[in-house]
Amino acid sequence: MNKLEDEMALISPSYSGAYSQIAPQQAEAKPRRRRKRNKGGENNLPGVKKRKLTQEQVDVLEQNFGNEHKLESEKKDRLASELGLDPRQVAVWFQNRRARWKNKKLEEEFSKLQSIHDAVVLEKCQLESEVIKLKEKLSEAHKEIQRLGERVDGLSINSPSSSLTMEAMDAAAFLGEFGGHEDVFYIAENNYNIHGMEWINLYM
DNA sequence: CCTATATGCGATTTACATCA
DNA sequence: TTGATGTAAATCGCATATAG
Repeated sequence: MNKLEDEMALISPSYSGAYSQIAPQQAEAKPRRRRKRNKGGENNLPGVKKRKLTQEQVDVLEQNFGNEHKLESEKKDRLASELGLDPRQVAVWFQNRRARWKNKKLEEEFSKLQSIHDAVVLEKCQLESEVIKLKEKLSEAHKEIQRLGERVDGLSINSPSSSLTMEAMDAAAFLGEFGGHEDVFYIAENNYNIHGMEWINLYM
């Protein structure tokens, strides 16, 4: 038999309209009262069970939802009579559909943010490993400068080695690449004070 | 303002389908 | 067959808007 007729048998409880007027918001603990099932109440025929909407009904509702997520009462009544449903069912369907849509959007947004987060974490790791490599390079440069400085100190005043001087200058120039790096300047200046200024003055 | 009514939303319950 | 679980439909309580 026609499924739609079966659906017609579903009498949904019409809204009682008993919207008790709004008690002022209870400040803290507001226990949600347990609801008792409205079994065979005045608006509920006994034995009438909840039925899923037919695929055709859902298709039409989906189509309408795609156009407009809100439901004006005119459209609600039109859909209800077109589908053989209680207008309240149409309203409830739209309400639940909006909730599902919102959930889906939130999930999409969450997964977008998650992938952005993952990419940022990866980039952070890469940058950190680059920092480690550069620090190692810097440390090598410091050692090299120190080594060259000691060699210069060891030379006699009348036999300046121009190639050695150039080496030291190169190393210093390398450090220059790290301009603005405070601890680099600090160490470099120390080297100057301890070794550099002396040997530079010697040959100027 | 006050009241009634309609509607929306979040949270929850209920009925039903499906699967192990 | 049955219990666990997922999901759509329905309900409830509250907020807000609007009309009279």
